[in-house]
Amino acid sequence: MTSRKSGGARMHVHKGAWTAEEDKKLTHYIENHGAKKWKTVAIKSGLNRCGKSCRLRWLNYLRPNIKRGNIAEDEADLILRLHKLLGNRWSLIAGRLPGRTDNEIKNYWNTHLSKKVTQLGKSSLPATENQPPKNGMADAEQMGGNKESEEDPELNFDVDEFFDFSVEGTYGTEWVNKFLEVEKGMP
DNA sequence: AACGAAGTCAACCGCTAATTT
DNA sequence: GAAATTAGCGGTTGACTTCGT
Repeated sequence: MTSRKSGGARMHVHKGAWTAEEDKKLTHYIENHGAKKWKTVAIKSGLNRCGKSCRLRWLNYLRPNIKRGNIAEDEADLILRLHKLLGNRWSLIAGRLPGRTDNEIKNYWNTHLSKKVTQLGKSSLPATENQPPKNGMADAEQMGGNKESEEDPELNFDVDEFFDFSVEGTYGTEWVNKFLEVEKGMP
């Protein structure tokens, strides 16, 4: 992979797959200066890349504690449940799966889970439950998202609050139990 | 063994939100 | 308060790999 859209790039910004050397440069720079001001990172690290590209590379691959590949069954199950609740809010879903990135989850969904859901949908569940809108929230938003559940009084549940990362302790395992309890309560 | 189809995944693009000047 | 800049998100693309014939 070199340049995917044969961009004539006047500024000569490098595109395409990252090389080991580029990774090294980026990692080295971020270790010393921190991961902020991506435009500056891109320039000062000596990479002919745009800031966006550097950010993506760091967040998805170079950042410490990244788990790559081998999505376990329980993780997949969690993704399914969260997607049902949140729709295509990948970053939110990723935030609940330590070491996983939004891009990875999005890919995993598109390649594995969406099929699974479609198949399940054909065999058992009603269509509305399995096909979140292509863009935006699935049930959660329709059911209330922020507005809470107006149609389903049993699901008195504020998604945004529930997934508020500023709330202490939400990274632990407790939230999973809480989440599963909420799920049980769903029809 | 060769070929085409289907699947996978890294990376880019466009847009919006948030922050800074 | 307005404009400019930066960060972040989700959708999409296309190269590479695997599978089936």
